[in-house]
Amino acid sequence: MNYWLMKSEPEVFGIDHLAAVGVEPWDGVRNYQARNLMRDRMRVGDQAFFYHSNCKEPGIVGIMEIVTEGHPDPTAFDPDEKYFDPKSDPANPRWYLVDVRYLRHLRRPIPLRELRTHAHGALRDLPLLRRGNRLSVMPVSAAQWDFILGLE
DNA sequence: GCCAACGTTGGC
DNA sequence: GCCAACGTTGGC
Repeated sequence: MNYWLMKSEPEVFGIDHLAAVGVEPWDGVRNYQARNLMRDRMRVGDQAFFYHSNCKEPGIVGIMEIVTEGHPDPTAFDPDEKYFDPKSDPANPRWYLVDVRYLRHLRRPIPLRELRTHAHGALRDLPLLRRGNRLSVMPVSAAQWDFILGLE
């Protein structure tokens, strides 16, 4: 099993939204590196941290499970969608997504500020903490995963 | 293929 | 709201 971290803005779609609906397509990712991870690397049964970004208290707030392989992101084909991309051809889709299922909230949110205190230790190689990082979907090693859950 | 201009991300 | 960092676009 692989582990991941996926960012979302709580004002747009937060952990409470996911908890309310249960399963949700993780749409709107428009970055090639993130797309490649969802399309090529994610497997059913993988787990991911839900990360709240661009908000008052950025940090990890919950855990979800990947419930589909990567498949084309339909919001790229719909001109009425905010995430519409005229360059994504349904016959040759440019953007992919996976469906995720809510598993649980963390007992307490783990703020980015706190994760940073381990940026030179156990979380040295976590992409989230690298300078200028903007990836919205990133891999988390089993050791990093366990360490972060140990902070909970 | 280079690279300047531009748009976006996201912490603060 | 600011702005650093980064990705994308498009002229050449």
